[in-house]
Amino acid sequence: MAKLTSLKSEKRLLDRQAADGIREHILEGILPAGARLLETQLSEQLEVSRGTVRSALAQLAREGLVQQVAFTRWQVSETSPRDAWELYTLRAALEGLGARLAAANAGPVDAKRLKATVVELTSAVKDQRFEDVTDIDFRLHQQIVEIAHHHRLAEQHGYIMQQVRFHMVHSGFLPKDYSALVDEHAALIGAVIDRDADLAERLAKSHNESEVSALSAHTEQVKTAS
Amino acid sequence: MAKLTSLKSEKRLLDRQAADGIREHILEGILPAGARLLETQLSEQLEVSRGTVRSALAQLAREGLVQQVAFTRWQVSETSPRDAWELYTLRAALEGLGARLAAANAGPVDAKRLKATVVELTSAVKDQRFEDVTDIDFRLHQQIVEIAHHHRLAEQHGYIMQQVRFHMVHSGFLPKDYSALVDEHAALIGAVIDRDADLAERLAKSHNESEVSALSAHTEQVKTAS
DNA sequence: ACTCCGCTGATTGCTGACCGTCAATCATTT
DNA sequence: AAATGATTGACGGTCAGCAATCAGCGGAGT
Repeated sequence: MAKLTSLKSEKRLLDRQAADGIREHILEGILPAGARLLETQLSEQLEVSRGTVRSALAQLAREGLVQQVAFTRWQVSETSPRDAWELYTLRAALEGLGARLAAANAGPVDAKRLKATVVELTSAVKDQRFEDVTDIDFRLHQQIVEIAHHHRLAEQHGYIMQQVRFHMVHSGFLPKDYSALVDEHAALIGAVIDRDADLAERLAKSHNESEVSALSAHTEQVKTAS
Repeated sequence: MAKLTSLKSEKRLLDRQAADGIREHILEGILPAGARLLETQLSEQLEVSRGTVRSALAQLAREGLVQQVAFTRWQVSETSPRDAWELYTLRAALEGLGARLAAANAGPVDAKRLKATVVELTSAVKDQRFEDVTDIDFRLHQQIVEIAHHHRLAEQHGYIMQQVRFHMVHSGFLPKDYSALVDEHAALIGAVIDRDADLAERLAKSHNESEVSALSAHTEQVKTAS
């Protein structure tokens, strides 16, 4: 008998679907930071009721993409350098734990998957497909966290990464030194595969630190340019 | 003229108030793990509409205290040893970061506050007021995180601590070695006040590890006893 | 006895209309 | 010009009701 995929997984609740739609727009940058969101307008566009939109917005607020000003308005979150600092410090802590755990229980299948993704990353950098690079980068970190088998960690990490993506889109930040980026990832994955938990944790943290310093340099540059 | 306190600070949105009420019951242990929650019943008891109850339950679900089974039921979350492990590992990572940051920017005012709380803790242990001990313990860790001045960290830490409390209530877990508990906290606070970030981070993590080992010993004991 | 099937009741998911409340803006008054 | 009052636009919450879904039960067939 052929393996059947669960039909149930396809069926998402309507408010989740609405949240997906809005989230998509925010992460694509179509809805800029600080943009006002009107419940009635969204309910018309998405063809759902106002209550459903409210539920979706509440979900997005919890994810940090949207802010609620009571009795007045919903708006897309603003991003400040302070937010970037929060995101990267928190991300470092979470990925440090994730890398440690992943190294502790990485099997041969996991190792193969990780290696394949590193190859993808390397070739994308080589071919200068820079949009793909960030996607693969995100996927690689997500894979590490998955291997940690830690449900709450995965959830929190997902939310943080969403906000990181959001911040990257709105600040126009792109990594500069791609060869260093590949090297860092390769080293991290190597530590995970070698099941060296201490090293994996250290590398995950230092990787984030190098990103945050590059980012702060970038915002500094933008500031002086204006 | 007498000083008037702001009325506004009292005014919480109705769905938040409803969530507070339900959360209280869950954390007090009045609603046991796995207990079913009926929307209509809650709306009658809380004297709010069903929509408001739904909003409150959705919040609690995001906090991890309640689970939603689509089209079927709401129920208080079940807790497993796996959950405990997740909570304590994640808590260790978050508090490690918190302690590091707190040590980096602890001022004399912060130091005074922390010392006062440690004194409270010490005397509560001495007087064997064990319910107070856990409360003060939670407050102490919360204070450290506050000093870190990291909004997202504080939020996540709050949610995790809520779940820790929930798990403690439902597993009947109490710390065993109170003198060691006081010593560990005193050492941690000392490191923060001395602004020794590395030491503070290490102590915060090891403190959590000692708790999780005590906890697993406890659940093991319960298992063999049954 | 066992399995499968469909029915039924119960509960959640979602909608639309409705009203009160609040914040912001504008007009009025002094 | 500043304080006061009125208007407006949007959110917060309620209600009645229908649709979608699921758990459980009992009957038909094997």
